[in-house]
Amino acid sequence: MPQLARSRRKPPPRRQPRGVRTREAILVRAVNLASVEGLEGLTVGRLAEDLKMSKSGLFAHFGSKEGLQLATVEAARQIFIDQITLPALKAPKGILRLWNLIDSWLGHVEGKIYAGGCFFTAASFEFDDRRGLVRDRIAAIMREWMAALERAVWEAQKAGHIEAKTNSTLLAHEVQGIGLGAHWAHQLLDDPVAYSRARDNIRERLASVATPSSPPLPPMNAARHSHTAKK
Amino acid sequence: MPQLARSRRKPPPRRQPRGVRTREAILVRAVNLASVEGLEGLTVGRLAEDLKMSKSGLFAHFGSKEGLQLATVEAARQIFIDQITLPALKAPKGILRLWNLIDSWLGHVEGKIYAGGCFFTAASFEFDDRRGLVRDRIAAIMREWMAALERAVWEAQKAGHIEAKTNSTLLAHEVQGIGLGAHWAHQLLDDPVAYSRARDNIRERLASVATPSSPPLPPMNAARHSHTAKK
DNA sequence: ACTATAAACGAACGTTCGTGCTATTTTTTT
DNA sequence: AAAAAAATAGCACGAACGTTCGTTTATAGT
Repeated sequence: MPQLARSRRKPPPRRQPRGVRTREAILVRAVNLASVEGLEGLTVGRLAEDLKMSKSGLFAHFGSKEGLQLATVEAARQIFIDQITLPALKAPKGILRLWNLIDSWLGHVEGKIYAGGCFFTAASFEFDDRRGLVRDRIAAIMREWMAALERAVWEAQKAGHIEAKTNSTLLAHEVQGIGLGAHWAHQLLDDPVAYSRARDNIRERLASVATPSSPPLPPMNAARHSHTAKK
Repeated sequence: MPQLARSRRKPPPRRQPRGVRTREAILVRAVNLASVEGLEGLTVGRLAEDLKMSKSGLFAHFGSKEGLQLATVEAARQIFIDQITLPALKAPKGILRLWNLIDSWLGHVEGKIYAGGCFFTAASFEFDDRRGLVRDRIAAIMREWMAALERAVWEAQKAGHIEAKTNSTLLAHEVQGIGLGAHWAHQLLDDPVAYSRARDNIRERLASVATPSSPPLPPMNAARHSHTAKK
């Protein structure tokens, strides 16, 4: 049965149904819009206008504003995983993977993949004192992220790259904090060296807890010392 | 002229005119509300209802929503200075004053003076990718704060408490970042030890750059290890 | 080709938003 | 106590909010 074999190797190229396609297009735009205006400032009317759709047609995909927000958070999570977490995990377990995690997060925000900084950083501080499904989901995703960081520290210790006596939870939170500070300084204070400073800071900190057998961290990337002001 | 002399020593106790009193009452409530709902979520109607006033009566004090936001930011700045900056400056120049600055900031957020964490932290991330007078004012106030931190580091170096070779800007940003991380972990992740961990972290970091002649930092305050969950 | 279903539309709902007006009440000054 | 000034209330507006409805258009299965 050659035909069946051929169709197995090349599965039906039937593109996805229309609904899924527009839904995805909506969410791409929604993630970007929300990173600037916030998840609450993301309004159905504005989004529909941007996409040249009717409010009702768009709305029907999500059933409620909360549904739209939840779907947007989920889409942002996928982007975050695809562009930050997974690429960083390509490095072998150890201090380099830890470095890659935080470095690719900084690169992600720095590279202005979204118009308004990191989606989850903005969402974190927008929903940190509310309650409901949206906040819970954001918090859960950020716990995933922190767990990945802590795990990377722990693996680096197990690989003998970082001293065993180092408090891994504390180090993970410190690194995360420095990243948040860089986002803050860049985004609010228009500090052009915020990210390179954060990288220097983290490199220095990791070096101070690294063992002699640890591989060296990548050197400072001069190209990243962007002195371009924000606007 | 004993009468004049007496009136000099005891200036007229005439209480402030009604307008400024209600204006102040409005702003007290506004700062609290905005720390939870955000400066944009702070609406005239909601605020008036809370204070049992008419929308228009309240509105007349500020002329516009932006006026209300700017006044709220200014009120929050005054609280920030009174409750954080000024008390910390009572310590003599040096590493203790630096510690006091960051410690009283952490205590401020931790102590839930506002319902929703630190006003300026929330405002920072809400307005960091907008433009206008409100954003500019928030950024300016946060630059004041960072300048105070950097100055404290520098003074501590001049006092011989911190090694001269230490990069003061970098250290100030690191400390600020750790504080932001603690706010984030506590407020979003409901991490009950976020603040005590941040204190440990900062204490350790300062110790690592302190000279032998530096006075010791205050020991860990057990009472602050609150394990009370958020809700 | 016909039909069942899915997707998008247009209009309207009630609410709340910020913001003007014009009275009316309250406070301050004379 | 009267007059002037300041502060607040009442009402209305246009716009935008999230949401629902019935209808029309596009797609998919037979």
